Amino acid sequence: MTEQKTSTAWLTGAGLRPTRQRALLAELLVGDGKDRHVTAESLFEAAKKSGEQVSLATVYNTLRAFCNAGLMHEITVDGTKSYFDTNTSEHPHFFWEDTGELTDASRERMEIVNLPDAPAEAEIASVDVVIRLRRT
Amino acid sequence: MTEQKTSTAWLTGAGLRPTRQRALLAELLVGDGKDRHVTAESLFEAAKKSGEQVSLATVYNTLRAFCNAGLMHEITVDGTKSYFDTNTSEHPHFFWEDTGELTDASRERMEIVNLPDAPAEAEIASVDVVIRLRRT
DNA sequence: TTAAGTGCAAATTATTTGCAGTAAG
DNA sequence: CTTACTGCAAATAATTTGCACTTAA
Repeated sequence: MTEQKTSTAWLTGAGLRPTRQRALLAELLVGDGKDRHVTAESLFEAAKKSGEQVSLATVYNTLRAFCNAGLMHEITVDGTKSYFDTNTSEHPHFFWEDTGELTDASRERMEIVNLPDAPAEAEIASVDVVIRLRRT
Repeated sequence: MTEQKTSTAWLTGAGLRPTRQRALLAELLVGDGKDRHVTAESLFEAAKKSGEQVSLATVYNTLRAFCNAGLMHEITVDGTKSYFDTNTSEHPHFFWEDTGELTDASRERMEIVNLPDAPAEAEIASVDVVIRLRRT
């Protein structure tokens, strides 16, 4: 129930109504405090496995709502699907080319030296680093 | 005609048959020696503007063929569409969030320090760096 | 001549949307 | 109560594919 409270607070703290389906998804995403990388489909599967019922459209809409509220970040690596990360700080990712899995590469203290300056009339919104991995 | 020859050599050098439509697309892509970033749609538009006729499906198939032959690189930034780069060396890109335009950020000598090591049983295939720009 | 390439139109895949019904404040 | 949320099913959008036809070698 501590967990229940935490994930509900995660929702309300961002001004989102804690509906039954959002509470479920939030619990699956941040219930244990670990960072998580999901696709709409993978989260939908996890929800189904939990027994509760949510529609796929709602999973999509909810992930989008979480992103808009700043609770998650969308990551583009694959072209065919979107990934969503519960860790909203800027950090590099590993993308496993064979399985399509996305994981954090954040523990190291990576740094980019001589990052190109933003062109005039523009500023850097974010820097995405994706390390593509090939299983050996 | 030097240009014509060059883009044809670009094709044959990779073992691709220089058909009329491929020669046209190759010419649009590498005819002037400059690096280019296109989407299937943008290249299709450019082809139409040139007067010659090519189908959109062929543009898609051709871009895929060029990638498989190692002549171009596919870049994923947007989620909704694929970008193709004639510069196949690893280099960072600017992604203009407002226009969806992709440009090179390669002139600077950027470097990544302390790049996370690849996990065991994996090796790094490539490192993608995308600098997202917001117009000021 | 013959295997590779092309062009439609139909199929796929990921995602969004309209709208009627449901539930949270 | 009343406005946001949910869930379908239909709509979109980018890309791929099946297959008859064409063309480079």
